[in-house]
Amino acid sequence: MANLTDCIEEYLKKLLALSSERYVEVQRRQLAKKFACVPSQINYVLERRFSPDRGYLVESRRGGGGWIRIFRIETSHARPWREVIESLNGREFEPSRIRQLLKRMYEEKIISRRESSLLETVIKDRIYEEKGLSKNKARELQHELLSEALEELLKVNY
Amino acid sequence: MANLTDCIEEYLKKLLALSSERYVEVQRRQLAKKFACVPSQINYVLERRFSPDRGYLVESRRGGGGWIRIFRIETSHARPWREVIESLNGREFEPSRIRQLLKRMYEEKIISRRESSLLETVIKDRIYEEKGLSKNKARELQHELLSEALEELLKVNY
DNA sequence: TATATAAAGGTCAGAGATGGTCAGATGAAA
DNA sequence: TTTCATCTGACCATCTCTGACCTTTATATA
Repeated sequence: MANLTDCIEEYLKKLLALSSERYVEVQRRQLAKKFACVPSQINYVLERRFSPDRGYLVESRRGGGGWIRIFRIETSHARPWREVIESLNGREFEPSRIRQLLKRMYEEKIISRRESSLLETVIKDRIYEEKGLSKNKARELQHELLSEALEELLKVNY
Repeated sequence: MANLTDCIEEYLKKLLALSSERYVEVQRRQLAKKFACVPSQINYVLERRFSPDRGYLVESRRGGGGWIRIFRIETSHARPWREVIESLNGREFEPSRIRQLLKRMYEEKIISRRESSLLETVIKDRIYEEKGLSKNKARELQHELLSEALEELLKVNY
């Protein structure tokens, strides 16, 4: 195998495939020791090869008995929707337009009515105005919060 | 089980689950002896894993025949979650604390896992920092968005 | 009754054990 | 040569565990 990163990736994916759980659990130190590298190399592999984009979710805990868990997550049909919303630029990101999108997501059964109403809350101009934010700042925040929220939804299929 | 704290937590929760009372009673010394650790380790576990945030209440008595009682706090329907969150004042509104509350709401089946994860998005400091908001402003917005979102949930049926 | 002693539990600082981050070195490929 | 991916190491953040010292309560004894 060409390089460490590939080796570690392959190893972890094998573990994941063989595991009866929906995740694998490793210790950073141990894994680094196994591959004779510095611990931070593990973080590099996780970042590059087990990112959400690639369909993985990583959790960890520090301290004595710490661990790293890698989940394989289902990529649902929500992905294209998120991409649409993410790609909207400033002018296009208008609450009324977003509400329309959310409505369609609900109709397509991508999200529930309750989820839709939670997401609509995030794009309510009034809230940001009350806190004295400029229109631009508000738009940016709304955009970011919404993208992030949809991103989270993609992860929660397990 | 990786570490002592987890073991002791698991043990106590098992006791609690099996108990016919609404609390369990233990002795610090005995428990420490059972797990072959110093007594103060027990206090650590209680502090970290049986805090009010996590839905537990701990009482104790010193002296001969002393004891420690751990209660699971029932959710009071007299004080809805929305009100609890709304009533948090500045200092108390900390993302870590809110996350704990959301976790409990999920455990109590008030919200789904997906809804919980949507709501968690709203309290991610990083997003607000990236947009250049002050900590205070961010807190205010988080608080308002969360309250508003929970309010919306009340209005909507599945 | 007043006091001493024993038998609990509480607090806190610090050591130990993990994992995280980031800048920069190194290496591979275009 | 330039650029991008890989890899390292120093430094940081967080969680766990211990031990010394303190407070409270029950009980025995003067």
